[in-house]
This record gives sequence, structure tokens and C-alpha cells, in this order.
Amino acid sequence: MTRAKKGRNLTHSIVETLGQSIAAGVYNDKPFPIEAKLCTQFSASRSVVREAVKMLTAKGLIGSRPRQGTWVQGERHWNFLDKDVLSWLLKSGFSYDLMIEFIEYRKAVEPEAAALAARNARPSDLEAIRVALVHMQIAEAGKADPLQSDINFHLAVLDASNNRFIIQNKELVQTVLQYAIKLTNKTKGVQTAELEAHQAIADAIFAGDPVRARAATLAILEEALSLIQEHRPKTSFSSAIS
Amino acid sequence: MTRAKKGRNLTHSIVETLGQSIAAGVYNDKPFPIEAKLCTQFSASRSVVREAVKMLTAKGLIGSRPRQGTWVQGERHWNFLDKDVLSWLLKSGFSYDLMIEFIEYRKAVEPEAAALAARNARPSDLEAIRVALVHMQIAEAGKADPLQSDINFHLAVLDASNNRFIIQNKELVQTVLQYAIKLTNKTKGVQTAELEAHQAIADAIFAGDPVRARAATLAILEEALSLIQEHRPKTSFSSAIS
DNA sequence: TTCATAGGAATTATATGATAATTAAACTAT
DNA sequence: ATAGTTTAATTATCATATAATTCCTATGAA
Repeated sequence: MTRAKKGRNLTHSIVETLGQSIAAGVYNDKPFPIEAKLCTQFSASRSVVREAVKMLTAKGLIGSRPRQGTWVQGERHWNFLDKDVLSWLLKSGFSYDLMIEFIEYRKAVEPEAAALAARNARPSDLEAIRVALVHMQIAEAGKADPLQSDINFHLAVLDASNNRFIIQNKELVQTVLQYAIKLTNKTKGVQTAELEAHQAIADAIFAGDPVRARAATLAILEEALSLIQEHRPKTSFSSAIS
Repeated sequence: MTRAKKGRNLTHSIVETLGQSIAAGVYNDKPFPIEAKLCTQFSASRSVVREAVKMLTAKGLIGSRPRQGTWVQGERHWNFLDKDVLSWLLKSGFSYDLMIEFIEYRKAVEPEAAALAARNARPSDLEAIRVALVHMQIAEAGKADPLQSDINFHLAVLDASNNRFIIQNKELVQTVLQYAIKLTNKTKGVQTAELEAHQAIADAIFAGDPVRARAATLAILEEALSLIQEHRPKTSFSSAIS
């Protein structure tokens, strides 16, 4: 009898538990349970279990058919751009590959977001970026959470792009970076160099200079990427650490 | 009594119908119906309606609470990076803004995808790109569907990135471009210039040259963007045509 | 009046049991 | 062997009942 995680309600708890199990590959070597089995496992009614299964279906994680039962879809069907799916992947254990792929993806999205921000940001967007930067300065002085202020800056830039597809990535970036904080849990302060790099992005956006905004953002992400690649084990076997 | 669309089953039909209605803004000026009302509207059981609602919840379109009922979430909660949500938005009527935002997003993702492909593509990925290019050549000669071959080329490049977050965008690109075909329905052939532009991407990827691959992809998307911006009405009022 | 508290009502959440539809697998007849 | 038929497993749908949540209202006290 699997104990479902606490949550808003029973359905969501089961979604969380199953989603995480699927992401962790628990059902790679055994079939996904049928409805009736899930009911006993979670001591829940069929309604609740079916609703949970449907939510996972909506995110591409599972499929189902009469007589055939319910099964875990191939990874290529999973919606990696869904914050829940992403968080389940992260919780299932650290993976250098996943982290690197995500930074590569950020290298695509965030520089362009900054460029768009330089062209499209509204006054309120600029104000939010300015505030985020001030928070980073306060953090540099040791008087605020340095990693959270870092995250908030990136979110503010994404917001300022005023592009709904790009803004959507806020949740993904937040999910991953928040996870990274928990993982490292290092109380590193904001480095002066780092602050200057972020200042450069903000300046470019304030100046309405897309090219400079793009380049400045790219620089930060290149740095992040090479940092994690340095730490990555050489052997492709141990690329995932649970 | 709303007639639900045909589909795999009743639940999915209701998801389609409601998803599209929400995207079309049908509930902007009236409250979203409560469970019981939806049951009568679709002449379906509560189980089915609730499962449909849960699937829409999983995509960020709606929320629900006891006594408070069910409501349409603000657009910022919608998962724009979900292919169903995107297709519902498209079906709800052409919007220059949405199209432009999507091309801007492609400008972020696809050049980087090409760059990654130049570095990470496996032999089978390269073969797929080669085949896609050949199909475009056949289309240029008028012996294959030109727009479909164009789409397939872009999908092959995304695939070749070998980055799961970027590969996910295949479904989005496919959804939008397929929709664009239906919309324009123009039997335009593959222009020689266009073919050469795609050839340039493939060459760069084959040569393992990320910088050139990125630039060549960007060129095509810049072209697409300026093309649609030319056609866009100047007044921000008529930015959406139903 | 104003505030807190309790009660009532609306709606979703959960449980249970029954029937229908789908389809893979087993069976049968040729 | 092969085509067609039956059977059985599982999800899909329906119906109904009860519980939990929370907004709203009524009540009463300061």
C-alpha cells in the first residue's frame, strides 16, 4: 500500500506520487498497475484514481485502453515543458544530462527573452527588473537571499519579453533553479562579478539594446554551462546520481 | 445542449470542446458552468465531466474548489507550451499577435537546435535531415507536398538536437505550421531561394559548424517574421481576425 | 454599529456498485 | 493453417449516495 503524498486533496496526492514514480523509472521493469490495483494500493476510490490517471494522461506520461490497461508512455511523449513533469524528473534524482540539457534550452530562450525585453518591455516590466537588481545588490551585501534574488532577476526578464510562449518558461526556470538551491544548499553570496553580469543585462534592456541584452544573457548561461560540464563525470555510465 | 466533438471517447471529446471554448474566450463574460450544468450540457455522467475537467486543470486552463465551483484560470496560468492548448488557441481564430509571438519563440529555439544538431547529431539524425532535404528538392520539382516537406525538415533538425526540452517543441512547431497550411491553403511551391536556405542549414550541420547552422536557421525565421509583420494591420484593435 | 461566532447552503471531493464498450487472446470449425 | 467466433480482461460510462470545504447569512454580544 503506497502512501500518497500530502497535498491539496487525494487526487493531487496520487498524481504527485505516480508522476514521481514514473519519472523515476519505477515502472521500467514492471507493468503499470490496472485501475483496481491502484485503488487498493492507495486505498482510494475508482473515481479518484481515474481522475489522477487522466491528469497524468494530459501531461503525456501514460496512456490507457480497454482490455489493454494503463501503461507508461515512452519518454518522447512526456511533456518536458510542463512544470510538474519537470519537477518529478528532478525529484527522481540528480542527472547531469538533464541539467545540461536544461541549460542548453535556457541558452535558447533567455537571451532571446532579454532581446525582446529590450524592445518590448513596458515601464512596469523595467521597474520589476530594476527592483530585482536592487535585491541582488542587497544580497551582495549579505542582507538578502542571494540565490532567490538571482532567480527573481531571470524571471523578471522573461516576464518583460511580453511573449506568452517565453513567459511560460518562468515556471520551468523557477522549478529547476529552486531545486538547484535545495541541492547545493550552499550559502554562497552574490559574487561581484556575477552582479556586474546581471547589471549588464539590465543596462542593455534599459537602453533598449537587444543585441547587447542577448549577448550579456548568453554570457551568464555559457558560464553556468561550462561550470556544470566541468563537474560532470567523464564516464557516460555514472551520468545519473540518485 | 452543446454537442461535443467526435473523438477517441466522450471524455476526450468534452476536453476538446471545452478547451477550445475556453481558448476562444467564451467564458470571458459568463461564469464557467458547475459540474451539474456541464453534465446536462453534454448529457454525460459526472465521472466523465469531472475527468475532462481534471485534464483541463492539468493544462492550467481551469481551477476548482468546493463551494466556489469551477473557473477559467487567467491566461498566464495556461500552458502555452502544450500542444493541445496551442491548437485550441489556433482554432479559436487567427491572431497576428499569437503568430508573431510564436515565430519569436521559434527564433529562440530553432537556431539553438540547429547549433546543437551540428555538435550532437547522431548518424541517424543526419540521415533524417538529408532525407527531409531530398523531399524538399522533390517538392521543388513539383512532385511532393512542398509545405509538408518544409515542416518535416524543421522537425528533423529539432530532433537532431538530442535535447529533450528542445525536441518537445516538435509538436508545437508541427501544430502551428500544419495550421498555417490549412489557413493559407496556398499551393505555393518550394522557392529555389527557400530550398537553398534550408540547404545551408543542412550543410552547416553536416559540417559540424554550430555557428553557421545557427545563423542559417535564424535567417529563415527572420524572413518569416518580417513577412507576417508586413501583413499585420497597423491598428492594435484589429489584431485578431476570427 | 461592529465584531465574532455559529449555522446553513452550494459545490466539489470521494466512495460504491452496476452496466457498456473495446479489444487481445483463446477457441473452433473448416 | 486460416478465418471467423467466442470469451475474458480492462477501461469507459452511468447513477447515486455521502463527506468535506468554504462562502454567505443570521445571530447575538460588546
